[in-house]
Amino acid sequence: MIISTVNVNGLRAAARKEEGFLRWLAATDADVVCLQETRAERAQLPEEVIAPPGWHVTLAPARDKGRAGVALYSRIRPDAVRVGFGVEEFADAGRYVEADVAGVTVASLYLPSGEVGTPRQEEKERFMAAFLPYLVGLRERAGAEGREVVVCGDWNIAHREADLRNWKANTRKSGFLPEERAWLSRVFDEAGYVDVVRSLFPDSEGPYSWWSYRGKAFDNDAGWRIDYHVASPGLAAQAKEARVERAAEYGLRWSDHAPVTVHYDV
Amino acid sequence: MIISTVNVNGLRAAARKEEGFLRWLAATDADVVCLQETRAERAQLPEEVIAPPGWHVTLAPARDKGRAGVALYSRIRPDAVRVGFGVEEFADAGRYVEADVAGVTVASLYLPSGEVGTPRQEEKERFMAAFLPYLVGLRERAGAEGREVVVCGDWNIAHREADLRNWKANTRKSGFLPEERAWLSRVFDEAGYVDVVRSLFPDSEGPYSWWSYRGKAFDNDAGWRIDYHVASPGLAAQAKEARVERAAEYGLRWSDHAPVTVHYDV
DNA sequence: CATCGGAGG
DNA sequence: CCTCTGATG
Repeated sequence: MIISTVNVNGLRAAARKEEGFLRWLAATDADVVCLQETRAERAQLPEEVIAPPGWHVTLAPARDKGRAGVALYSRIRPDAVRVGFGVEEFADAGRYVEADVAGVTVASLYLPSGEVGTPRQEEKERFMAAFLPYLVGLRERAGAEGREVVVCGDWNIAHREADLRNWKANTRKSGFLPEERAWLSRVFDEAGYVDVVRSLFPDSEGPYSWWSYRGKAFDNDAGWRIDYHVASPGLAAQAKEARVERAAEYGLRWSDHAPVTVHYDV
Repeated sequence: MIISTVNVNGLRAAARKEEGFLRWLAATDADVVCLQETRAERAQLPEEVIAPPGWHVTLAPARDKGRAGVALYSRIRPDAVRVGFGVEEFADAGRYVEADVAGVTVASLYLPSGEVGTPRQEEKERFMAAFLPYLVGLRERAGAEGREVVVCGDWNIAHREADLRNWKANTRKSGFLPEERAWLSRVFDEAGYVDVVRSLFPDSEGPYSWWSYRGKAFDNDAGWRIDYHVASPGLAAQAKEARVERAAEYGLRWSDHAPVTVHYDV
């Protein structure tokens, strides 16, 4: 099973572009694609996007127009789809959807992005506090049933110094705060998940998956690795290959994030 | 003296376009150009726009960012420039500027656009009520000094049935309300001004100078004549030629209005 | 169906 | 520096 995740920064804009999302979708070898920041309701999207031939599409837009929104594209029909993770505040926030596909639970997560000293950082903290227990329970249920799990998406946290280009300048910035990094450590150490891409690239800088549109961040590869495959150990052990589909090598840039694609031997 | 007037619908956007305002300005034979809806402050505009070689530029932006704004471009240095027409409410509204150029007072007017049943229609009415006395005084002063006057711009009123394509459907719409048309009649009959383009095209439909961006209004020539040269009779008598520079014949469309250009033998 | 501002990122 | 709203036209 090949799974890809990408924050599209507006699905309408991404699909409008000549060498954009639709071209990428037509060319990808992925079986399941997790999207974040779709920023659109079903009615705002063209037919090619909501019903591309060969794909089963699940949209989980946000309550607020033009905000957040996640989606799942699967070549195999999911056995079940669940929106949200049982916490009222984030039930309709367009931040979490999961599907059971061929015995694997695949989730698309868009964790709030935060800004230090603003209510958006508090929202991010509330999300993290609420989501960790859910992840623990998800793993326990999956383990009990012999099912594998992977939570793909934009976690909006770089875990370690190797996960962003200029870590020193960002130690007080949302996305690389000590408490955020510690929280992500708990996802791995306490909840028992594996950072799949890091496990395949243990000694690399990056590979980054997001570059600010500001300045020459992309040209200078001044990026962040904030898009993850966070998998149960059994699934992570089956990951044989991972790549970040950086624009230069995969056609034009149609988002500020690049797809993160992993081949699992399941 | 050749005078042209055009509502640019955002001077930044108009100047950004390849075949846009700057190309048009470089090609025009006009001596004076009146702009409306510049929607920008000086600091937001590039050098080529605020200081094109050979032009003296007067900007009269609005208090509110991104709203209204008028400007005058003149090849001859104006002897004097006056912003506003002495009424407090509209002093900084970016709706009126006049300049004395080679003995002629040329004004750029952007009359509020209004919408029936909203405060914006009331603002339009207040503007009309305040502006008519000013026009009367302007004519009187000019007449006493043997000076000619022309108030160019977007008056946001079609005067007669021949001045818009679908007049029947618009009798209750702002821009063709009986009271607005009557007010414009008073500008001509009481204040003693002449509708220059109509005087040169007495029996034509149009020529229209604005087409909505909505639908196929432009392709179907479903336009309105709301951009006028409103001149003192002495100057109007010298008008020898008028044209609306409709996009198709003058390069690509860079605004929803087209320049209205008149050759005066002065 | 454009332009612009401002929020969000 | 992008993508979205919503006001304005």
